[in-house]
Parts: sequence; C-alpha cells; structure tokens
Amino acid sequence: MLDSMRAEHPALDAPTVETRTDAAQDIEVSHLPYAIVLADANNFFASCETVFNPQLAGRPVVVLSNNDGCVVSRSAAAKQLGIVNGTPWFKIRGQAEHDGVIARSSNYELYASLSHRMMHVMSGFFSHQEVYSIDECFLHNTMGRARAEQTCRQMRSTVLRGVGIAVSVGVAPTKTLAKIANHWAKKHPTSHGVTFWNDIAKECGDDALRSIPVSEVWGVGRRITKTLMGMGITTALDLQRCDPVLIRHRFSVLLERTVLELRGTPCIEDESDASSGVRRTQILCSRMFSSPVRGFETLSQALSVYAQQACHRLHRQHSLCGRVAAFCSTSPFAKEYSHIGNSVILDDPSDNPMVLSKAACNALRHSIDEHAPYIRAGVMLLDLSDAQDFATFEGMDAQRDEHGIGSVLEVAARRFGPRRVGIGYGGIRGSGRNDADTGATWTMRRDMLSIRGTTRWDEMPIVHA
DNA sequence: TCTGGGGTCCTAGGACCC
DNA sequence: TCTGGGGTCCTAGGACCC
Repeated sequence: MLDSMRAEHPALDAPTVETRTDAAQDIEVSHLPYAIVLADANNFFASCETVFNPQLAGRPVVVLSNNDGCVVSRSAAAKQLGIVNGTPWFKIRGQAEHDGVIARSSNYELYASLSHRMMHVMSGFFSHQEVYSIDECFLHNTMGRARAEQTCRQMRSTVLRGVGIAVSVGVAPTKTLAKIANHWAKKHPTSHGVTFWNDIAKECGDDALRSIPVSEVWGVGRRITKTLMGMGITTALDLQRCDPVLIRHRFSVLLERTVLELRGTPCIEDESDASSGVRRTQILCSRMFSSPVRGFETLSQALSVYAQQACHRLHRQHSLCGRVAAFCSTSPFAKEYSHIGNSVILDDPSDNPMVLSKAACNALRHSIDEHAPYIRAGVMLLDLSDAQDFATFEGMDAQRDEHGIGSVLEVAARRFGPRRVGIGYGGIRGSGRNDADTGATWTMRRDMLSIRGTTRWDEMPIVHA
C-alpha cells in the first residue's frame, strides 16, 4: 500500500536524518527516553462509581452524560459486552438492562473530588506534574530507567490503595509516544499497568507503530483520519515516516508536531507552565434541556441560570468579561435544524451577574423563533481580562457590581452550597436530590445519580463495622 | 420520546494601513 | 489621482482533546 502511494507522493519518503523544523525549534530538545510519564485512570468515571459501591466491582457499569443522554464511560465488563462510548442510552437500554448492565447518571462532584485526591497523590512521586484532564496527568521524570520504573509502580499502587482508582502509566521521550505507551499498558495485562515505550520499540521494532491505526494517534481526529487514509497513510508508522514539512503544508503545524513527536522529538509544550493558576480565556456554560423549550420567556430563564454559573467561574479566576455571547438550537436530528447565536459587547468589562445575565438574554431577545422547539442553549463569556488590571475613573464604573450582588452570591454559595441562592431561577433548588429539580421543564435529568460521598455531609457513606 | 459539555489552538480571509 | 504589494490585526470557523 505504502509503495504504491509513494509513486504519487514522493515527499513521503522520509529523510533518514531527522529534520528539525520550526515546530520543534523553540523547545528544548531532550531525547531522554524516559522523560515523559503519562498516568491515566482506567475507565475513570465508572471506576469512581465503584469506589463507594464495591458491589459494582467486576460488573458491567456505564456512566451516562447529562440528561442521561449517551454513554461516556464503561467498566471493563461493559466494554466486553461491546458497548461503545458515545452511544445514546435509549438505543441500547433494553439490551443493556437485559445483560445486567448498571447505569449511572454522571456525578461530576464525586469525580472532581476523587480526581483531586488522585492528582495530589501522584504529584508527590515526580518533580513536576501537568494535570491534563480530569483523569490524566503528565509527570516529568529525571530518574534513570530502573528507578523510574520502580517509582511508577509505587505511584500506581499508592493511588490504588489510597484512592481506589487504577491508573495506567506510559513512559516515553515525548507526550505522543507516552500516550501510545499508556494505551499499550491498558491493553496488555503483562505490563501490569506500566509500559516503557523503549521496551516496545526494542521488542517489536516497526511492528509496534504498525499495529496502531492512525486514527488512534493523539492529535489525529476523525476528519484528518479520513484525509490521511485517502493518502494511503493508515498506521502510526506511516504517519511517522511522512515528511513533516509536507504534512505542515497539507494540514497544519499541529499535525507536523505529531509526526515529530512520533519520531521522538518533543514539541508539545507544557501547558501548565504558561498559566500559573488556571485562567481560562473563555468561559462557556451550556446544556441540553430535558424537554424542548418554546418562547423567549422560558428560554431566558435558562440563559439567566447559565450566565450566573459562568459568572461564578469568572469570579473564581478574578476576571472581567468584555463580551457575552448566547446561543440556542433546535435538535440537529430534527427535520428543520436551526442554530441562533449572537454576542453583545459590554460598555465596560463586568463581573456583575445582573449585567451578564441581562446581556445574555438581550443577545437572543429579537432573533429567536417563538414557536421553535429549542433543545439546547448556552452562554459564553468572552474577551476576558484580569480584574486587577482594570481601573476606571471614579464614578465611571457603572458596569461593575455596584450593589455587590455578585459578592453576596459568592459568600452565600460558600456558606450554603452552590445553587442555593441566585437571581431568578438561578437559586431555586427543589426538594429532591437533583439541585436543578425546580419544576421547570428544561432542567437536567439525572435519574440514576449515585451518592456524592466526598462532598455532601448528608450523602456520606455509612460504614457498618 | 430519548443523541454531553467544556475547553484550546490554528488558519484563512477580510479590513486597514503604509 | 490611481495603484500594487506587503504587513498587521481581528474574527469566524474548523479541528482537536477529554
């Protein structure tokens, strides 16, 4: 396959000497074969469900997205039943329940709390940690081979014992290869959860990368896979052998970096360094409704709640917002799909929930179709700036939270818990366990929610001794 | 009936200026 | 007055990630 393709794409013949291109130039090129450690929890959400409910261990468990929409995490037993991530729950529910599958609504409070504990434990084993997502982190290793392996195994068992979550560890010279090594550790039980890329490369040679479909390489998504396949590039090995310069011209510097990383040249930077403390450049809060919403009146209730949630995050990172965007859409699966979005530039940057909430509603006030069934809406806070950098002349700061409503809400949230107090529908909390169980038709459905055992006093597990 | 949510980065193209 | 070329800045949209 590759040979026939070379005739058409002579540039695919990779030079034997590694070429360093712009993508790699700014970054210190360290070829330490064990520099990057990637620790990634196995089936994280499903594993979290098992931590406080040990009866679930070994059984097929799936965790569903908001509104109990689709499957977002599966236990090993659920994977064996052939359940695929992203599948709408309603399509497989019958068969799954027949097979004894246990479904859970997503319980983000629990997952965030366990993630925090897991990351804290792991940070103690290596000099530097970059938390990449809720269930994975990169760790920087400066130890030699033997000590590195010992440390990885020790870290793994400490997390398992202390937090109850199994993690897999991949070690390699670059992040992209560490991802592959991590994947390998998950797939091959003989690795006992820790895999060094060097070992695989030595043992299997080119067959290691040849066995990995190009679609599984980190940074290669669905669209790029399709184009690459059309060019005859089907495996990770094919991609590694491409000319990086050609790839940049044909695709982008991002994919060029992927090629270089597959060759062992690190070029993906540490993102945690740049932003000491996590400061987002945009804040988005959006939800699907549990049933369609018609008319501006009801829609604006939802927009107001989302604006307040976004505002809460804005406060937390001490930012001001310069532009508020809002959008809503009908079902993309319906015959007539429509998506409406608009943004409002604020006179002055603001962190006032009243101002942001009003702006979000105004953004859509005149453009929505009063009769259309909207199934989703969202609010985006854009043009964020540091609150400390912003100073106005006295008397000119009308947009700022002059009544201190935002601060009052923040204090109330700290004291009474989130979503107890708010503007409009923002503070209504029903009697049920669902915070959003307000009687409004659009709030989220979470029918199969497990206990939030680490964040709610009233839901703490009881131990019978 | 029922199909997630929250981010980031890059690029192309338009507007503007010299 | 007209014109071309090139730089910069901004924005929308696309692609990716988990």
